[in-house]
Amino acid sequence: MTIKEACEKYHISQDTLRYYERVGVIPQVGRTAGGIRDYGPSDCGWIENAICMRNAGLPIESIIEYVALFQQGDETIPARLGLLRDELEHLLEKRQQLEAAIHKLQYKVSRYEIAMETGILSWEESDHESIDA
Amino acid sequence: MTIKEACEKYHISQDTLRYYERVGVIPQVGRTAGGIRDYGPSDCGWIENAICMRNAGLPIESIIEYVALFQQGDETIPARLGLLRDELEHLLEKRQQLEAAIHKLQYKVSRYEIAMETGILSWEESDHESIDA
DNA sequence: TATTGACTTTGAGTAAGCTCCAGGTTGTAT
DNA sequence: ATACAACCTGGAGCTTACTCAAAGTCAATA
Repeated sequence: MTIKEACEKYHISQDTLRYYERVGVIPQVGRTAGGIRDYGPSDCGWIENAICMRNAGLPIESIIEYVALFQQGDETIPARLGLLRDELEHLLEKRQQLEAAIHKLQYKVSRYEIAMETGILSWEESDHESIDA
Repeated sequence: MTIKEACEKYHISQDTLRYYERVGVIPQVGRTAGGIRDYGPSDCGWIENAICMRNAGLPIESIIEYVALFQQGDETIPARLGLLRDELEHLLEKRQQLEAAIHKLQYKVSRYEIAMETGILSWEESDHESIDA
């Protein structure tokens, strides 16, 4: 699979794919005799992993660290576990914060919808904007 | 409330508070006669709002836009509703991606834990790293 | 075999979101 | 009245994560 096919498959730019490889977000990709990247199933797996983690906001540095440990073999399994646990913790906290913001937004949207129908913005005590308006 | 007290209350730097005000993430804060910021309950409400939204990863630009609309009065209510709906959409999608990453990480952690006990890493078909090792 | 287009590397440039600094003002404690 | 800390503004600098450009190489086609 060429870089063009890979980047179309994953909706990510060629530059980003090369960048990920360069900095170690994914391991070195296989090449043809001429030196051209040839993405195999394993490479694709790593790309999927990288995209999934990046979409969740995991910093590049953490992914790089994990990949590096992985490539160093089985003696890094405890270190990898530690790293994964830490990142999981971060994501769980992130989820909390995301939920909080979603709740706030849903509440606001619902009240703006009522305001659109009735022409009246009915703020509650808990809503800080009651004070601002 | 001085900027020092405010930044301690919200675990955010003085620079960030001033920056938020300067770019419009929060409205202009009240001042003392001498020109020193004096955060009132309304200012605090806006700060809480900003932090909550930023924690969820909402771009600064969106918050600025909302605050600007808010300050323009009731005729911007439809525009505000539209903006809030859009941002809510983004956050809901974000939540999906976050859930996906959390699931992946939990699965990996659980298998690394087993590996630590048994000394064996038992990969499943669905796990891309089975191919890589 | 010559051209065309996709690929290569290296290094510089960009956008978002802060963060820091210089130089000056305010306010409080002696 | 004089330190001295805490505040102010404006602007430069930093970090993360790409993104682009230049200059050259590879490969398929006429």
